[in-house]
Amino acid sequence: MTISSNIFNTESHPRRIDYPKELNEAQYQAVTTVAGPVLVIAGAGSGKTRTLVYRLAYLVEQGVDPESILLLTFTRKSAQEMLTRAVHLLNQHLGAVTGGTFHSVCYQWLRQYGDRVGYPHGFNIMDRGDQGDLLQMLKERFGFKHPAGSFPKKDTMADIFSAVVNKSITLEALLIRDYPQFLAQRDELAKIQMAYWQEKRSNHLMDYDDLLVEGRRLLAEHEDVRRRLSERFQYVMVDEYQDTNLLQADLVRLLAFTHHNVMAVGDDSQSIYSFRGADFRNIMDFPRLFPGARIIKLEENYRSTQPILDLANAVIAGAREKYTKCLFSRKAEGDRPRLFRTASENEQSRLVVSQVEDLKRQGIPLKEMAVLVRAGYHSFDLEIELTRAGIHFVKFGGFKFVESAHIKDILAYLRVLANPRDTLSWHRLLLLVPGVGRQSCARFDTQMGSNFTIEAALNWLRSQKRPAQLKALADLIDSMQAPGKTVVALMSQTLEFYEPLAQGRYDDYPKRMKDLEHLLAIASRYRSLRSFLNDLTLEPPASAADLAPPPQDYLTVSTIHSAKGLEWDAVFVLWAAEGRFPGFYSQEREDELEEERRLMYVAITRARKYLGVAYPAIGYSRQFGMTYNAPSRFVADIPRSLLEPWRVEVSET
DNA sequence: CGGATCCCGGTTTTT
DNA sequence: CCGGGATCCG
Repeated sequence: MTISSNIFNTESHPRRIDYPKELNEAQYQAVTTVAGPVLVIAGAGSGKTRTLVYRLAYLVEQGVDPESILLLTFTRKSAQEMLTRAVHLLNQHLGAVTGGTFHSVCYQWLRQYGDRVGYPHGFNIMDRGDQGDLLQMLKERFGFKHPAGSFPKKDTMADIFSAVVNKSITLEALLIRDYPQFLAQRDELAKIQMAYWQEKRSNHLMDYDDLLVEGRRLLAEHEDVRRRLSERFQYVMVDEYQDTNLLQADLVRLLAFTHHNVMAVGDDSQSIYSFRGADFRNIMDFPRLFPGARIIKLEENYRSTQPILDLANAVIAGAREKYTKCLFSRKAEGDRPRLFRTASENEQSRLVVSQVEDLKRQGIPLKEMAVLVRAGYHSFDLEIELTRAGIHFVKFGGFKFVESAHIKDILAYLRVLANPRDTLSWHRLLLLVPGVGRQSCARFDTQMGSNFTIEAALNWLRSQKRPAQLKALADLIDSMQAPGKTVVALMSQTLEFYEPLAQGRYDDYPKRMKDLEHLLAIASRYRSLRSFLNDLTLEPPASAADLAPPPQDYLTVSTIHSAKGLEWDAVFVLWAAEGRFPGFYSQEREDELEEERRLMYVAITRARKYLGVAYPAIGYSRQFGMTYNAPSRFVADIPRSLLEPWRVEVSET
């Protein structure tokens, strides 16, 4: 995506930046080394973003055309933020820098050159739920039947096929390593995998992984495209390199083949996306991929107090792999991090509430505090207590708004319009009509065959006698395809049709309709239907705050994954108990346990001044009933001088 | 077609 | 114990 920096109107003068004065030595080197490959190993809080921002500014000052800069980041938002900061730094409009995730950048190229890789009519992007639906459909089509538990479920299948792509290994190798229990089904799985590929192509659909695979194919197999893009993007910067996989590294290598001007920035001890095929060792491979790479380390931490860093260093020192750096800070003074042991989960929640209220009284705004959890559901109880206490909060990560049924329903109407071959969305629409089930869907499929047009679909709908509502659906779609309708117009039309259906379907339908109105507001920002749909899949709203205007001051509640790259004055880490963090599931495998440890490290290093780690001594699990929880091994053996055990009285409510 | 019932399993993180 | 999935029956 092109990100815009068009916020300057001024006659004000571009500022002269005193680079040596505003940066430390290592940062200065990283900013001013613009030719050839550079690897920056940037510890947590070491000014990594600052370095990228100054480098952007420096390049422009040196006369580099902003259009020739490509900034690959973990989210589109962080690319946008960096650009905005560079603009303020320069006090000068910056022009069109291309920035965003690997997925969104590949999407952009594939939209332009789709015909080269066999998608001449464009494509819709499938989300995780769509992948599951399609796989389920194929499994049924093949008629594979197995006793429960002996064949992967649709979500597991999606995981397996995605892992094969992102880890660049064969199905067989993956099954042996991660799913030995399904090894006996490898032939059936391979069949489904093959059918899945074919089905996506004939339906003009791509999943997330296809964006990377086809993007790489585009560069690898089409010399003219590779050359054109490489010559356009003379300066490539990759943020969070420790969380890229082989596929992404290869994309960078291909893209930079004419100039090798690549800067990769990352931290091996913060690699937390191995489930997506990332391997922290990849960062060490960068010099092999780009011979002659200059390596620069940023080790001074500007974020946290020394006591917080001491704890972070102690946690990561327990890792089996020895990482490359040791952080230090000049902020020697500060409170010792505390380890809170509470009786129950609810007491943990009330503890957080009272601590947050205390800090607020000390003058720290809610916006400077965060509660971090390993998994989205770990904060459910806390969310109830926060609401009860009247503390505004916004939750990031975990459950995805766009994946809830009512959103997917509404989008299905728009999706068939954008891509009539999208069978999955057709099925969804049909199943929404009362009286339509699997049988009708099957008849629809047979009738349509490979001749997929809106006209053909309308004819089928109108030829059906039974549910009269099928005709109404046909009329809706027919009128939607009239030329010149805006995205909002299409969506409000859909909403009107959908409302009665939702009413009969969902008990909480008023709430759901409210969500859809927020979605309507988002739709109003788009001119093209396809980019609306694909943006929503590619960069789904991270929280309710991205939909409705957030309260002016709010506490952040977030998964650790979604907190990557962010920082707050005060941070609380919840559920630091064996079985939860690390979870039971990761306790048998060394590599997974190591990743959990890095995750704890990431959580701790988000804090500037105050850090509280909490765990409930008694937990309740569906599986085991009441359990006694030991503190997480990552914090259990830390000396009291680094992590202070702390008891507080928490009043009953 | 869709509601009722039974059985099994049980890890999360995101583009 | 809850939810997803498969199966059965009206």
